[in-house]
Amino acid sequence: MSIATENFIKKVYQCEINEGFDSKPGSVAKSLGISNAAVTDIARKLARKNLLIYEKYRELKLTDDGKKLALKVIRKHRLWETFLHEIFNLSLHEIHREAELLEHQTSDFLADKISQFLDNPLFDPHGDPIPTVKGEVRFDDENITLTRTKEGTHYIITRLLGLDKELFEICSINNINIGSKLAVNKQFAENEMTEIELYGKKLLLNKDFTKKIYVKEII
Amino acid sequence: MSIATENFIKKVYQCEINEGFDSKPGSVAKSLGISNAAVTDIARKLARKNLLIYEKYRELKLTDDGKKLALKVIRKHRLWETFLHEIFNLSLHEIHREAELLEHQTSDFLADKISQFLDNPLFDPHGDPIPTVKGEVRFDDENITLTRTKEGTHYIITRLLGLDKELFEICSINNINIGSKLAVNKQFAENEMTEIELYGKKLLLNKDFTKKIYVKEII
DNA sequence: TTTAAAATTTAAGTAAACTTAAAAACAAAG
DNA sequence: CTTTGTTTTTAAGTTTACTTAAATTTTAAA
Repeated sequence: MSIATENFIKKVYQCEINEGFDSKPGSVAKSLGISNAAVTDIARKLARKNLLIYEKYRELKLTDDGKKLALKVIRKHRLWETFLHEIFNLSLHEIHREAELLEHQTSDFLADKISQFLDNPLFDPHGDPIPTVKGEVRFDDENITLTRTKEGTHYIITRLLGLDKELFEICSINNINIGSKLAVNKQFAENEMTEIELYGKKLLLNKDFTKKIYVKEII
Repeated sequence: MSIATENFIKKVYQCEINEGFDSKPGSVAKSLGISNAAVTDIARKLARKNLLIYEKYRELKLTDDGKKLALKVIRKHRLWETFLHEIFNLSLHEIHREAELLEHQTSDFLADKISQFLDNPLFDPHGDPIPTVKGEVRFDDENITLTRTKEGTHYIITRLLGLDKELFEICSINNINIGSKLAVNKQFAENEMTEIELYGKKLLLNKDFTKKIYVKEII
């Protein structure tokens, strides 16, 4: 499977499962940074290979084979992230950048070696679950985005979804890290903003940001 | 630079420096496993990019830029080999197989991290020198191939050049490892064969094999 | 329900990285 | 020095992974 194909399949998978996204050609095109026409083209080709179901003007849907492939790539990505974080102490955005490349040139054999070395970790440093060899992903229903939290309740940060370099910096500065505890002061439904408090600091966050922060209620 | 280009440049470099080889289109084509026509094609393209000098019917010659690129890739290859050997205890042919893939998706940043982690090693587990960041390679004139050794002299194995899985197996079985000591009993010039003795066992090796084994005289 | 805007597809074209087959050039043996 | 066999090049074609532009379909608003 070519690098381009692996990235395409991976992106469709992510568009399918991430709420607030869809897997229509336009969305996939935009987040891959290629033209709509290219997506139609590639989708048709991958449909012939039984990796996804393509129907004109419809959302792209991965087949079981397609999902399996996506999860294989994601497994390698997250194993590398965990490994690079542990061994070289690279930052969250550095591990992502490197894993994005390495994931495509990693044999199943090597992925297993990395996994064993790390004692088969269940989560990567972003808090994202690492798919098993069999392609199983652990979903935790108690994890919700900051967007959906209740006022006056205390939470612990469990996952930081797809941060770019700048967002990563904002997190670093403001102690928004996995394991940090916070209180939700107020939800401003009208303007889709959330006021939180952590380490004595009040932060007002917009939805684009809060939907990337996963938390778990402290009971 | 694409993976295909990196592999092409790397191969030309290796054909140029390895004695007994040449960098004529046919040789490069054969060792890359592609057609002569493809080599002509690609060579012309890379000549336009100033990575090599192409003249019809002539050997391919890398420019300084081309050599620099080749050494960058080789550096990454050998760093990965050393790393994988050290961390995961992979065998000589396993490290080669994996490094062959990883070398093309490794940023300079990550290569440096690997190098630092390993304490900037000078040689990989095959005994091959690891080019520095600046593209300097250590050549050791005291290292010669088994082919060129003197009868009745004792040597230590310093380097095993490009072994495939089968040759690797032969080495394992017969204690032909880096650091092993051996005596050269006889050179059969006529038939290009060498009789050596190591660990009490006599071995008669042909030139195809002896030219891959580098040794250093024990004084 | 019509219509305008947005999304998607079709069509045509490009560049890379190859292939095979035929033509041309080279090398070296008589 | 010619001839023959090998090597290299040229020519034409393929697949992948895209592009832009035009045509078509869908969606959503009037």
